[in-house]
Amino acid sequence: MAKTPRKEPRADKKAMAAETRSAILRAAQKLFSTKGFFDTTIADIVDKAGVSRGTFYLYFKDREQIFATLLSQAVDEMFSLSASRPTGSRQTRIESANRAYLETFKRHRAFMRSALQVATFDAGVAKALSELRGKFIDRIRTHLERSVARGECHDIDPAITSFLLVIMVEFTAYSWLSFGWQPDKDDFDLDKVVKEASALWSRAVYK
Amino acid sequence: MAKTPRKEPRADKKAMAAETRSAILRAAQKLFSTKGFFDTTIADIVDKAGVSRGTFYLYFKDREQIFATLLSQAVDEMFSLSASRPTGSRQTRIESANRAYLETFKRHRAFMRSALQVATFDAGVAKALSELRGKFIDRIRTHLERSVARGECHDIDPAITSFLLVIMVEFTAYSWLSFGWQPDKDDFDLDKVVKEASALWSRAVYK
Amino acid sequence: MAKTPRKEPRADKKAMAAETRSAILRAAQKLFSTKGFFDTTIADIVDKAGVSRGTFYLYFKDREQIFATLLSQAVDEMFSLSASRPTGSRQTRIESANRAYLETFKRHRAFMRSALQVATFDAGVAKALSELRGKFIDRIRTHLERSVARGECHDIDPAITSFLLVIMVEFTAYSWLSFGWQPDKDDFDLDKVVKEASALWSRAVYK
Amino acid sequence: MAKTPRKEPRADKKAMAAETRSAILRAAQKLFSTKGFFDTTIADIVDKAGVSRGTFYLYFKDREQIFATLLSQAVDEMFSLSASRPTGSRQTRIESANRAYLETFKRHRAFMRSALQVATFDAGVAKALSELRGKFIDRIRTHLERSVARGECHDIDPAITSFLLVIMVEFTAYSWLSFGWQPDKDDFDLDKVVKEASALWSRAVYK
DNA sequence: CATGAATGAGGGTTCATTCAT
DNA sequence: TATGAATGAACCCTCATTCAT
Repeated sequence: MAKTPRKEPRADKKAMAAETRSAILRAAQKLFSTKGFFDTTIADIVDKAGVSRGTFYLYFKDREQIFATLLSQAVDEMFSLSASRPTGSRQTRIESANRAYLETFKRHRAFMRSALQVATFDAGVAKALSELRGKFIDRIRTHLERSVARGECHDIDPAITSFLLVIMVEFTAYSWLSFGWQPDKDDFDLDKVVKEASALWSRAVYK
Repeated sequence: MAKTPRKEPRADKKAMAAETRSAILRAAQKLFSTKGFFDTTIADIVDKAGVSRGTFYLYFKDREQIFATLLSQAVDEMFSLSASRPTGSRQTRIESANRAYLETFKRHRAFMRSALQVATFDAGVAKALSELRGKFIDRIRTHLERSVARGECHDIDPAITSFLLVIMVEFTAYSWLSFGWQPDKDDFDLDKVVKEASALWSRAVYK
Repeated sequence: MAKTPRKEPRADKKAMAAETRSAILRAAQKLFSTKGFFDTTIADIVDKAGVSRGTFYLYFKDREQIFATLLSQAVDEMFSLSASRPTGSRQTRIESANRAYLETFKRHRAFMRSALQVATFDAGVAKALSELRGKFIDRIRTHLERSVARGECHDIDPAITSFLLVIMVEFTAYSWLSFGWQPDKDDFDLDKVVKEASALWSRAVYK
Repeated sequence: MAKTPRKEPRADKKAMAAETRSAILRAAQKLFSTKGFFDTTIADIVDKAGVSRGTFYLYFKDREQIFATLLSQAVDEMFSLSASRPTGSRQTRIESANRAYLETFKRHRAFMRSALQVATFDAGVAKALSELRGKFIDRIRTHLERSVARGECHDIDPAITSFLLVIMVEFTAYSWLSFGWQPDKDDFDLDKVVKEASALWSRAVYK
């Protein structure tokens, strides 16, 4: 019943399949980033990928699942990129971690916009984002616990403080970079925000 | 012939209409709070309100609009309640403002969950939340500018710092109270979070 | 969004609704009878009923449910019609019961064809048919038990015998009237079949 | 480069092909018996058979055709097994024929369930079952015609009576063994049913 | 002979919205 | 004002079948 020509066939079926899958992923990623999750239909995705409706379901169960796949890629990159062990003074290290985070986020900001949309109603995606956040929080928390033990800090609760600081930077990123939800756009540039947030962080925690 | 029963007729038609409208609003508010925005249909709302489908459209254009109406009520309460002018030391004032905010948010947390959902794709609702946030930011900013002028602060950018601090408290509220997106639930109780956030805030800003 | 004219509106909405529902039922009944269950789509039904796709779902959950509704009507009629208490000799009474059954079945034979189709895979419909059969079986069984007690019968097991006799007549009806699954069509006419089956029945049971 | 593994190669290609075909048949037979016809997809069959989708179409045109193939095997066995010429008294011979039929049916009951499903809408399968039934009917009919000629019988129409008796036993088998469509399960065991049906049959026909 | 990626027709279902009464 | 039956666009998803390798 197939009347229209199909994709250029290849010798290697596996490679062909991988390419199709990745074409669908690329199409979905672009659409989620430009139109958001809700306005992206499966029809949109397969049109853009140049494959048929049925092909989508060969690789993904539904829209949520392809989204989760894309998200886990983004999340992996976000964590690994910001994991570079910086050197220098404490202040420099804090700054460079925050800068790495915000820069990485900025590259993904359109997609992260969708991610927050989906996280508000899909438990799986919420969990993925929670876990990413959790990794950052844990890293900070461990660090704070050590500093506290060394007597370098004010009297803080490392669990709550690490949560507060991570939330501050993360949702600054969402609000400012993904949604434009801040007043006075012009006051904000990445360098200034990184500096201000890092200084705040440093004074809040260390003696 | 017994007609299908309608609402109890009143002397004052206006009052009756107002009551119908308010029944719809109450039903919607409950549903948005329990099921979230996406899973609440207009059919659900009119069923719960005990009015007919058509009646909904007499008072509201669509689901977004009734949501916006409810949101503006919540937003008004959130701003006015946290506006109580506290007395006492600076630290006490910061704490009592943060406590007022988080307590008010907590009362609305189920509805605010929906509010964040909607804000991720509806410009009108996003704007309403932005404006609420803007009021808080402005209040802090003005305050910081005065304190800076008085030389009481570290070297901060009041625009960015006020944004960072408001975001920190606001999204702590969403993440923790509305979505349960934090690790180690047991470490968190309202008093501890208020204290920790306020101390952080104070040290970050004031000399 | 409704652009095309809708059904002629009526003063009495209830009556209008009942009429729509019944139009859908009539359309479905005709289609199931002519095309069978599998080849009848919901699109077919609403087209034939002259209503829109959505209207179907206002009255019925799915194809199985509308089928079950139609079946229960047919089943009711089949049982009540064959329930007429006949008078006359035993042989006459047996014949008239069998004739009533086969004549009623014949009127419904096209629909019963679908009923057997559906019963082979839908538990609900299978149960409905089973219950109808059960009523016939019970009636015969009770009768046989009394006759056995009076010593009028051969040595029979009323439970199994009543089952065998009912199955014989019922599936003669399906095979012959609904499906045409018998050889030598010309040997069969209703009168002959009724006489033969009744005589067989009588000799098999009574001394 | 390691190719994807294929079926164990054989000296004799024909044998290999026959084995593939038979693997598909076996898989299909199991699936039809467990899940019924409608819930068995071609994907299920090839998965279970361990062959690729395309291979199915090398051997069978569609699901109906593979089903018909399996059915003709079952039908052959059912007729030949019940064809054993029994000796002994008339009553013994009737009983042993009925017992052979019901026992054979019982072994195939899961598959016969599917057979009835398919027969309700597929003319080919309906015909195959009709022909099997026709053979039984013809056998009985011929026998009855001879008995009538010999004056051993009541005044019966051999064509109709043979049909009635075959239908009775056949659909007792479907209803009871394949579908469980009888009340009072506990009253039924194969021995009792065989005895009761045979006695009924005997009294109904012979003087 | 065997493969399996790709196809797309074909069906299903929901729900915001209208409009005659 | 209030009603609620009717609408139909907009989605979703499955699965038999093909065909280049």
